[in-house]
Amino acid sequence: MPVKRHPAPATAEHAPLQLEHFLPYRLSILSNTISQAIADDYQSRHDISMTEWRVMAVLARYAGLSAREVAERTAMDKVAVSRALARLVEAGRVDRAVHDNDKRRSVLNLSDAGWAIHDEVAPMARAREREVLAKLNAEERVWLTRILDKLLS
Amino acid sequence: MPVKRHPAPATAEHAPLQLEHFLPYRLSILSNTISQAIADDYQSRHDISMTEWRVMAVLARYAGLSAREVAERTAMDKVAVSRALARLVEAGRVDRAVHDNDKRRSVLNLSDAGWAIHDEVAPMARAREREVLAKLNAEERVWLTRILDKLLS
DNA sequence: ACGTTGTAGTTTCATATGAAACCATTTGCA
DNA sequence: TGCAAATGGTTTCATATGAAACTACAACGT
Repeated sequence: MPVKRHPAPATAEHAPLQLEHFLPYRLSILSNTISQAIADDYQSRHDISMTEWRVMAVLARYAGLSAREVAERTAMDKVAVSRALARLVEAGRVDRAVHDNDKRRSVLNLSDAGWAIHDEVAPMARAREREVLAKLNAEERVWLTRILDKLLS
Repeated sequence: MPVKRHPAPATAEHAPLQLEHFLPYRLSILSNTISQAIADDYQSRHDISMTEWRVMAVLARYAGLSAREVAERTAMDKVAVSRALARLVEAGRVDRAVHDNDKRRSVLNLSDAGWAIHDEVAPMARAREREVLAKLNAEERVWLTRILDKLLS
């Protein structure tokens, strides 16, 4: 057996995860890096948390959702959504009405001020996405889309 | 202009992000889903947080790291690492010594108890990874690896 | 040797988070 | 109709988190 080298590898009998090749680990690093870059963009201009931005992005895409539907679309829990909405409504970025046929439900929409922020942030988010995708060639981008479709299904 | 349909799409002049095709959003959902599945596995058997598991996994792979090096490897901040280590040392899962030539540094290693947990959890984590990869064929798996290599570089 | 600057790690403090309890309303059904 | 169960949403409470301040030690120049 050779003499142990400096950054000592853990003993072989334990079979540690090779994190640098472990899919969940790599996905986590990649995802956090990208999301944080986008968050830095909008946090430097507006006082918006990541959860608030996600809610706004969903409401931009789907007008009139209820809070529960926002939670589904964002994959956030309903408490987080409730709090994000409280802040957004308070700040005048989201309008909240009560559903006609069900007084429990809210009917949520971006206000004009909310849209103004959205229209400034969305292009920055798209620019970040382009930056990431620029590291790939056309063929790789097609495969990535296909692979994500399958993994998310 | 046609009459508006039920789940009203937001007005076109605002160009909302199409989240279902937006890379950062899709990566975030995928990564969180996988990490949470693994966390459910070890949390059901041991009282370990996600940050604690990440520290353990890194120490399994690289014995004798300092806290700062753990922070680098896990992409966690040093406060989170410091606290995770405090709990792990307290619970007897990690041994902490002082570096010979630099008394500021810790020299961190999994204890026997830590290794026992590692050796139980690591195979479960690998099984989850296999579950995910099972959705892909061999060609797609090769592309995924190549694409992640490029995106993470 | 001595003071300045840098680094490892912890503590403090203010904020964010999630589970569970809660309130109001609606639904299902006797 | 009336009442139990379910649902949308908020509040409470205990815990997690990160930025900044802090302590201890090391490195460097004088």
